[in-house]
Amino acid sequence: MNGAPTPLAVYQTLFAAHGPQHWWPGDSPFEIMVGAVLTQNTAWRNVERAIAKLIRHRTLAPEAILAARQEALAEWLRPCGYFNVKARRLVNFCRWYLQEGGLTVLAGRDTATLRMNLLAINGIGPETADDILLYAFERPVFVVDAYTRRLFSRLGLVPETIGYEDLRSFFESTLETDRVLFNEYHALIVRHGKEICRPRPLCDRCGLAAVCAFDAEQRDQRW
DNA sequence: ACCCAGGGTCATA
DNA sequence: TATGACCATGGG
Repeated sequence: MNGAPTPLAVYQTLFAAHGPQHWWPGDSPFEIMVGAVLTQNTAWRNVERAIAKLIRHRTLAPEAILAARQEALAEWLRPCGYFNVKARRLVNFCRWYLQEGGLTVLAGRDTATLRMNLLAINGIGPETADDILLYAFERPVFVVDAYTRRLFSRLGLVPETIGYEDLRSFFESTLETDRVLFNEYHALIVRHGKEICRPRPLCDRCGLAAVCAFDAEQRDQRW
C-alpha cells in the first residue's frame, strides 16, 4: 500500500473525484483539430472566443480558412493569443488537410502514418498531433502535457525531466490500449491540474489539499 | 505588477 | 542535444 500508485489507480482516483469530462469540446472533428492548434499554451476560454469569431465569419472550415486573407484570419484569432503564429499554423494544417483529400481519406490511414504526417506540418508538435489523433480521429494515443509531467513526477512515478515520447510510452505500455480510457484520462489530468494541483504553490500548499488526492504529504498514506 | 495558460519553432552553442 | 528567445491575449 505504500510507495507509488499504479497509473490505473491514479485514473480511478481522478475519475472518482471529478467524474466524466466529456472531451473534446467541439461539434465536429475539424473543429477539434482547430481547437488543438489554438489551445497551444493558451487558456481554453480564449480559444472558445476565437472559435466563436471563426464561426461568426463563416470560417470554421478548411476551405474558408485557406480562402481568408491572412490578416483577417489573424484578427479573428486575436483572443487566443499568438494570433499571427496561429493563423500561419492553421493555414499550414488546412493546406495539408485538403491536399491529402480530407477527413474520409485521412481516417483510412493507420495511426503511425497519420501521426508522422501530422508531425511533418510546421506548427503541429507532439501534443497537438496526439490531441488530434485521440480526440478527432479517435485513435488510442495517450496525450501528454505539462500537467501530466508535473503530476506524475510529483507522484514519484517518472523523473521530472522525462521527455514527451518517454512519458507517452510510459502510459501506453502500462495501460491497456483503450481509446475511451485515454480520452478520459487526459481530460481528468487537465481538470485536476487546472483546478487543484496548481504550479505554485505546490500541491500540498494549494489551499485545496483537502480535496487533492495527490498531495505529496498524503500519498504514502493513500497508497 | 507578476504569473499562468490544454506548445512549438528557430537560432545559437 | 540542449538551452533561450519569441510568439500575445485574458484571468487570477
